[in-house]
Amino acid sequence: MPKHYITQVHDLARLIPKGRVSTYGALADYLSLGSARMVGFALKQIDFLDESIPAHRVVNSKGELSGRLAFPTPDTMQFRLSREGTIVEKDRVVRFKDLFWHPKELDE
DNA sequence: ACTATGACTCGAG
DNA sequence: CCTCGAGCCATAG
Repeated sequence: MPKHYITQVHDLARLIPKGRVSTYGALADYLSLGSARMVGFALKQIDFLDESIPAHRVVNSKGELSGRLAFPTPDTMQFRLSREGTIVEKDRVVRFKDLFWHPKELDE
């Protein structure tokens, strides 16, 4: 099992603040390695039972929960988000633009 | 070394 | 709102 890229994505994902969401592209952008597709690929490797990695806070560029089908049940992602106060409607994060978080904020 | 495969993205029509 | 095409690049086989 390879590690470098996948662990980098996982470690970065852990930094997404509770109540905020980020995107595949933003994480890939910050790592300046791989691509948005790779971020999705890396997140998919997460053990379903491992909730220490907030993979549910990663959505696509439109704020849609495109990764929801990779969770234990199709509504797990939305459940975890709503549980921390992030509202989701029609598989989309409400007020996505306001909740969007880019890892570059770490450097500011 | 080569091909296929994505939890993607962006721009054009 | 939608579809299409091109670019993306680590991994798996």
